[in-house]
Amino acid sequence: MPELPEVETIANALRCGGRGGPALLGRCICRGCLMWPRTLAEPAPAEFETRIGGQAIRDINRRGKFLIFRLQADSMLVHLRMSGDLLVEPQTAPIAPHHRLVLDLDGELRLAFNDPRKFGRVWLVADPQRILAELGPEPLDPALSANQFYERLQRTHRQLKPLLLDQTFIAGLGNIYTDEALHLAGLHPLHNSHHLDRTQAAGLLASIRTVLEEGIQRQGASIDWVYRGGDFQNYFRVYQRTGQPCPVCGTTVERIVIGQRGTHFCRVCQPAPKGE
DNA sequence: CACGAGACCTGTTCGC
DNA sequence: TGCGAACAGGTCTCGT
Repeated sequence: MPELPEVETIANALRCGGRGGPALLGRCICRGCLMWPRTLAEPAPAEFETRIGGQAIRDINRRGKFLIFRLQADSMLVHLRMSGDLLVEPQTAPIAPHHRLVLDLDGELRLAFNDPRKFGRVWLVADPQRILAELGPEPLDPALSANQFYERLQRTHRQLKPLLLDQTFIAGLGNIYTDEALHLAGLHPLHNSHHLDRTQAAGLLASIRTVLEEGIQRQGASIDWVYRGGDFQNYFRVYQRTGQPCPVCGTTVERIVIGQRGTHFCRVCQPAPKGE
């Protein structure tokens, strides 16, 4: 799914205008209509449709991979998972095949949640913290220090790849940016988090920040058939570059499976930890 | 606690 | 050309 940079790009576009759409701040949600009921995590569809009507959009933000719409009385949280997207279109447009939820806005506009794979979820809640409470720190938050990050790595004995994908450890990384960050940091994806020293931990945090900021600057990545406007996919170091040369040393990039996720790395830049 | 497999879904691409 | 298998940016739950 979209990862932190893609979600950030979408939040910015909806808040301030962009990606060809207008800003949504201040607009009122007149009506909600659900096409695929399981899209709604809570409340029940009937309550959702009555409760969201008439609420104005006060702000649009991101936390981890969640989009947060602060409304008058409630917050609407959207998780795009693997294939979700949010589109702003005229109310006169036909309902596209993969639209799962549409919100009619004032100004004859429509906010549509489009999600071919139906993994995405939407919540309408009074207190967003109840849903977001388990998320780990924001990687780009300056309050997250290298020392704190080192301590968090020390607290567990897990392989780096699945650990970085764990949203309770750090919020916002997905398969792309995890592979990219580990390559930039020169760390093998199977490296045990407990065995990193302080220098390696600081380097990993810095690498995570570098690849996320690059992703945001390039408006995210557009891969497969899902075009989202960004072009970070043209700057991948290892992700989806199996068999191609490592941009640093020229060694062939390899693909292995860790935790059922395709994992791309360079065996020279990211040497296997001792004992593996 | 750490890890692996299966589930939830549809669409595209790959290999024979 | 056709068909099944593998694969896809995520997360949850269960079993070991």
